[in-house]
Amino acid sequence: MGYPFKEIEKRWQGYWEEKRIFNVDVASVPKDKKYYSLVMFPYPSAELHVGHARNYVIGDAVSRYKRMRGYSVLSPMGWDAFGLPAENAAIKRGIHPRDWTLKNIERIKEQLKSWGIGYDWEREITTCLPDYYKWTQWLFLQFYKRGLAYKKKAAVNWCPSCNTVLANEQVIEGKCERCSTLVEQRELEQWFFKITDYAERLLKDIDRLTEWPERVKTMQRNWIGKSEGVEIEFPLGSSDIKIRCFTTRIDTIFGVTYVVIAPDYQHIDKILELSPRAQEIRAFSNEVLRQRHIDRGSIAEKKGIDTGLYVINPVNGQRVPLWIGNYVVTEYGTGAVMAVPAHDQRDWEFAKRHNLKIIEVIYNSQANLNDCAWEDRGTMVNSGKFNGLDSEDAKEKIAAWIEENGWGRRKVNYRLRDWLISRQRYWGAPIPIIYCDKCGVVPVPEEDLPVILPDVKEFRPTGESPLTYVEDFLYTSCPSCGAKSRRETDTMDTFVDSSWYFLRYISPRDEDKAFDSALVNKWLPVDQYIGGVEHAILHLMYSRFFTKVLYDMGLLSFDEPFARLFTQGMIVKDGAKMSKSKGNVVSPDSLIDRYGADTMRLYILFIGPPDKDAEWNDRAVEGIWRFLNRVWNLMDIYDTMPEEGQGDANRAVLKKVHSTIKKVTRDMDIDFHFNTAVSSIMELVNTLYEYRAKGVAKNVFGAALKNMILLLYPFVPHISEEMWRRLGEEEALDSHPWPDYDEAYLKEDVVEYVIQVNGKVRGHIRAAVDAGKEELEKAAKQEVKRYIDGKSVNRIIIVPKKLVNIVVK
RNA sequence: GCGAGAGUGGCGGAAUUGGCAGACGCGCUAGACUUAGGAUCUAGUUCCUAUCCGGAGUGUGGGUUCAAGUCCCACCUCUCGCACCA
Repeated sequence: MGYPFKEIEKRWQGYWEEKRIFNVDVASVPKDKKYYSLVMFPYPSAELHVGHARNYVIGDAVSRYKRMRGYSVLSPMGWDAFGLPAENAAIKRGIHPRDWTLKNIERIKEQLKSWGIGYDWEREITTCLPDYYKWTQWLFLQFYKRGLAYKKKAAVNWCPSCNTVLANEQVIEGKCERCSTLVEQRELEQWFFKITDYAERLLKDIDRLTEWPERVKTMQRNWIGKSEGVEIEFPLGSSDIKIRCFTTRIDTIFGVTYVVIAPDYQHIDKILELSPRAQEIRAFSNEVLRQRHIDRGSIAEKKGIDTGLYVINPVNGQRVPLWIGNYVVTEYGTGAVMAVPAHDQRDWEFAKRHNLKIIEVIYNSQANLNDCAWEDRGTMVNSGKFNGLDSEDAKEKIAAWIEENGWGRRKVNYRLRDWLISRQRYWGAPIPIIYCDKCGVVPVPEEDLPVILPDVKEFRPTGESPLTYVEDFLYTSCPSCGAKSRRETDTMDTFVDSSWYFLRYISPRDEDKAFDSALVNKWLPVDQYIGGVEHAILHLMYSRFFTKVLYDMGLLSFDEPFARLFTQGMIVKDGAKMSKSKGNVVSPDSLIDRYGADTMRLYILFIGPPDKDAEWNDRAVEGIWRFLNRVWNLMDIYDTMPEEGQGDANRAVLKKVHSTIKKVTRDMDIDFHFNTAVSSIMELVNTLYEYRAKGVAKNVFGAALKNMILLLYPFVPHISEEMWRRLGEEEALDSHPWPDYDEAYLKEDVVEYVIQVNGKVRGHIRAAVDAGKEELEKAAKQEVKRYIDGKSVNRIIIVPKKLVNIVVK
């Protein structure tokens, strides 16, 4: 029962497609009329559930709203189609990942269409197809030319289950972000992008992203992890080995009582040659590394072992012992720490445990070094010529002094590592590089792109790229000398594909270049980007990096890709993220079958603040279904309205209409408060029901109804279009202007005042808007007579049009 | 530990930014219409005081103010991100 949504939704979806409502001619749109509305493109793994739908429904509401606001809205859609899940699913089913992927794409496309989400499907892109990855490869070559793509042997993160390496960003708490397997370290020769060259700009430009959520910006800042300090060298005894330490607390340099290095310190073997206890130390180090692997992030005790060697503190010539400690990690700084137990809690704990000296060099009366380290500022002591200075001032002076003497230098350290992009898997874009015995590493000439991913039957992960076994692919001739040579067999991380797709949408079929700079410069930055917060670091930082590189190449006139970012919250069910394995997935298709797409869309928008996680409630969906039926039935009510009405009722209805327009417009413009926008439209509908028998004229009721439809259109376009036409309108809603509100209707002659006594509400009065002070005071006193009789009135506070507060004693 | 965000009825959540706390929706209660109701409509629904009259109330404890969910101080709890970051 209920309104005939099935027929209605089918009709308008067909109409939009036929009229090409969502297709944009990017070349002809003037710059001040363009609006690029982008949702993060999906990975076509399986059917979409309502959690995914939230992303697209929000995006569609924004696009349709902006269209009504007079913009030419570009809203494209594509597929992030390379990657491990496709490969794993294909292996499981014994089919090719491409077939599996393309089948899913068709299925998901149907889903999106059935939800009434409008996209310019003529701009559809699929990253696993050669006409797209040709340009991913081209971009790799540009990076290579600029020295931003390089190969090096390094300890890398290895997922033994996925049988491939992972970027640092893909390791979560020591585990693979995909399969949660503990990640191992392996020494491998791999391709990297030099994102660290851009660390400072990626950090600094975050400040310009004023329309990004604070949370995302903070996460990126933390990830980049800048810290400023000094790198100082401690010579090892009489050898020529120097232990370089990074510190942000150079003011404590005179308090160094030992130096401690990581168990897997890079020059550990050379150092151990000098140590009398090498055997013992190796055993200790192995144990620490093993422990760390099993129990990452929760090491309780500071354990260490003395190497028996000494290093020299260059600033005072003191010999201090060299230790190996479990609390030092190779990945940060230099893997060696100058330890100052008096002023660093970790060093303090270590020193206490191993009976190492604690020398105070920053004096503060609040410090008690018997209990813990003093990490705040203070006055310099035991620090030679720097004694008496404030420790903050001393930092600068000591750094300069160390540089003068050549003991070290100021250094900025970043936590950010270079981006490891090689993957030993099949389903990705081949890295366009050839290895020739004579010429060395030779990039594939641009005219030979794309390097086609060969069709293979066997692509199980073995730890080596499956392409290694494809002879036709592997062997080629050197572009430089023509000799027989081998191709690179690793493929690229899929995050490379998604780091530039927003540029490709502007000219998706261009066979001559990756993107059209002139058009891209007109259409980007993206006006509104919408997606899940899970991409806060990976995708969003890589895309920013790409944009900056392309800007430096002169191909773009902007260096931040996304002007405004909105991260929608997750939809959870029974307290958990929706997933097949948990069996708590809500399928939009069954909802649509029962209530229609508009009900699903509106419920998703109404469920809560869109940037927060929300709990799915099947019952609450019915509330929306009831609401839309009430909306639908307003048409019948309209037919029975009298031509003539009464002034009061007409005014009340019009006032509600205009205040609703004002409220909804605000919610749309300011921060996507769809939930409150919807609830205020519900109030309007309630008002229309309330006044239907109170003498509202038919034309007033009709005007109210039409404005209501305009407000609803971005949320529930099908029912809106249908009602619009049934009410006799000819012109389509998608190009109809958004309604304006008229302050004149919001003005009131008489307002209600709250009367308080000592801040407590004791009554209400109605008074003319222009009522004078005395008049209001008199009426207010009269209203709350019984509360103030026999008491003296101290003060009367009047807030115009709101309240009167009488202060009595 | 650092950083970000959040704590409001039985539930999801509102509150024009210092001015009637609980909009809107779910659920619940009662009634109407019905052979019937998991349809629809009407009324009610923060708690205590059985009603009235009142009183209390936005995580806790203080404070500022005529007036505090909102501002200030201290604390507690939860979620997320990073984490022996030197």
